[in-house]
Amino acid sequence: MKMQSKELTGVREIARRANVSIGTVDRVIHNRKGVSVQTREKINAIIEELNFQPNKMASLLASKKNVRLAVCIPRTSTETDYWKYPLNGAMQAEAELERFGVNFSYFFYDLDSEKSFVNAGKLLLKSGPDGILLAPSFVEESLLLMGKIKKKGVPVVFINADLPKAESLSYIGPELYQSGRLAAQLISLSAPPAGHVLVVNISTNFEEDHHLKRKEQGFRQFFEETATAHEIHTLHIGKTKSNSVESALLDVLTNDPAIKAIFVTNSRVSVVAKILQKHHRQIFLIGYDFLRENLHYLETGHIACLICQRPQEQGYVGAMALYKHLFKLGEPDKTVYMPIDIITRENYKFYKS
Amino acid sequence: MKMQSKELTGVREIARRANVSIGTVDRVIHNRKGVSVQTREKINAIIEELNFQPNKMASLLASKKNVRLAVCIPRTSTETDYWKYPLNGAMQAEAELERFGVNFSYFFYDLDSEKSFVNAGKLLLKSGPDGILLAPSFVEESLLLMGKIKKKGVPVVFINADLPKAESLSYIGPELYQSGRLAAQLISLSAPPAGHVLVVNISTNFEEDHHLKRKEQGFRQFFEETATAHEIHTLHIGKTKSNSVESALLDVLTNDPAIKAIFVTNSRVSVVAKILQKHHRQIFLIGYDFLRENLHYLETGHIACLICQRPQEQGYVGAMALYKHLFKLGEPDKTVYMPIDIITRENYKFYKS
DNA sequence: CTGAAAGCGCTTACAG
DNA sequence: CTGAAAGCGCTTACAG
Repeated sequence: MKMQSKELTGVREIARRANVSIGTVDRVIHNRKGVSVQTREKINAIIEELNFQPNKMASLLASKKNVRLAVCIPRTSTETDYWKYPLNGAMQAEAELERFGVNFSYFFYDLDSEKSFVNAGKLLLKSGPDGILLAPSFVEESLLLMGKIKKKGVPVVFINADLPKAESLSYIGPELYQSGRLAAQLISLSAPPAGHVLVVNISTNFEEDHHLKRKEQGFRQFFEETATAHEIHTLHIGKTKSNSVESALLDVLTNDPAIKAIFVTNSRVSVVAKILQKHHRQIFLIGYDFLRENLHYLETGHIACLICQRPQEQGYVGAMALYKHLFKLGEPDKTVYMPIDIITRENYKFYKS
Repeated sequence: MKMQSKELTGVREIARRANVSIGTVDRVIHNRKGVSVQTREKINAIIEELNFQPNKMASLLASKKNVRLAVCIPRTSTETDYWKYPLNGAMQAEAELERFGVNFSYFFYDLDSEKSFVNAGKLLLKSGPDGILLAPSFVEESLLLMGKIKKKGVPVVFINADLPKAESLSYIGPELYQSGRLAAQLISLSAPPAGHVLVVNISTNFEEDHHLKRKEQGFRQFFEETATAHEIHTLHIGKTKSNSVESALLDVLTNDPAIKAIFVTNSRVSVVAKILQKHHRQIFLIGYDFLRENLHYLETGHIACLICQRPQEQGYVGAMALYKHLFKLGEPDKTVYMPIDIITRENYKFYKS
């Protein structure tokens, strides 16, 4: 490690060249007012010429800026531990950013309660954050919240689901249609050519329904384009309890024994796997998400593969995008689609969600 | 953004409590000598008690430390653009770390020339780096180089291939055996049950041969364990020219028309795809790496899927590991295996290698 | 073995 | 509109 050569650089050098004090240079750099147009232009010219980049570390140190990020996502529930991954990602960012004066607060809500979402939003607003990482699980409530946030001018990054109507800094998450197409391709590669295919949507939540249908669209579109002979059924199950699913599923499978592949459009695929296992059905099963339950059936072979869109990375990248924006280190893309990963028994051990 | 509350903290507070100067505190923090055991212990106790974490930004600023990282990897060749990805990853790290006083130098060598590797190593050593990111493509030459590096006590991170005999800070790259298993699983899921399988190793390089064989081991082991009936042939091609490959491949395919799937054990899979396309063969083809040529045949359907181990991330993570080590921000794991990604026509557009 | 002072490259009041 | 000074939390010579 060697020391830097010692020439005049930075604000000091700019000040010298412009014949002003470093205070004035600072004002120009940060576009603060109270500088004559003349000097401002002169200084800006020098900044251009020197291709000056302020030393972020020094400015952070001097300003003692403390940035507060609010993370608002669903609570990890007993039903699914999906949300622990985005949380982990955010906490990983927290650990890295602590030393740069970034503090995180967390606001959790229940996925089955709009009220809890509204409440979390209230607390979040009251905490007065400088940036917000939000999973907008309820559309109406989220739009209301975004209206209030907008007045304060606080930047928001969405993860997991987008809200195109709202003005966000960025959306970081899946592109649903394409992941449905991928599921279809995997089935088309692996399932017997003449077999029928069953799409299973398991959801009690209106918003989620909407997402599942988007995946199903991609799924069906793939088969239409490739003109393979698969007949596709859809089964909607509005209850998530295991035995409700069981009877509905068995009905369909009994009615059409030609069904050779099942696509479960969300992370509930382990429920279906359990039923197939119980009834010794050999069916190519594919679903979503790197969850403990799902991995179990991946291991036993009842789930052939899982599609996963890096929930942890969503949390991490989302938090980092806010940090970079607030510290003027760079602007994120408006939309960042996560890679669509395929997880099987032979690669899940190396996967880092 | 709000200002931090103003209490005495940091070295100043420790000095006050220990009744010493901050200079002495600094000596203890960095384990420099010239401090009596007494005061050292006293200060350490206070550091413990306060759970003191030095402000990295301040220390970076004050020390004006400039860290120089050397990146030594193969040149991107006309034959394959694989190495542009690790390079991109390193350059991404470079962009992020510039502001923290980290400088990168690059040393490229030719994959078909041990001499160029040795030469790159010499230049690297002469440049006197503080950390080294190395792709140790030639084992003997790499061991020699590591011997010299060791004397200087400079930390090295390997990417792409490990060199277990050498002492490195970390290895970041693929686990070959498991990726072979995954290839086998994908074939076993998709190819006709009774079909034969062909493994194609295309390589002119002794070291690479070794790696390809490791993949083949995993590949064969999978089939042995799952006891499927596939008969497996292996074709070694010691030349990489397209027409050498063509005649050898066609021979095998003509001799055994039952071959329904081909596993190319490296990124040369596009060469095979081209031949299959030319001769209108419908064979399930799988290979390695997110390269332009390969993506072309993925798009046309002649390659079913590609296995990819995030070369860009290897470069990025490797460089960041060195940075974190040198700035005492954390130690990397000794071995970091990359996820084994599956790329198909339906997900490659969202892939970020 | 230890301390006092200067300085890293910025920002922040405060004074004019 | 502008400048001079103090300070962010460390590190680095230098003096003793």
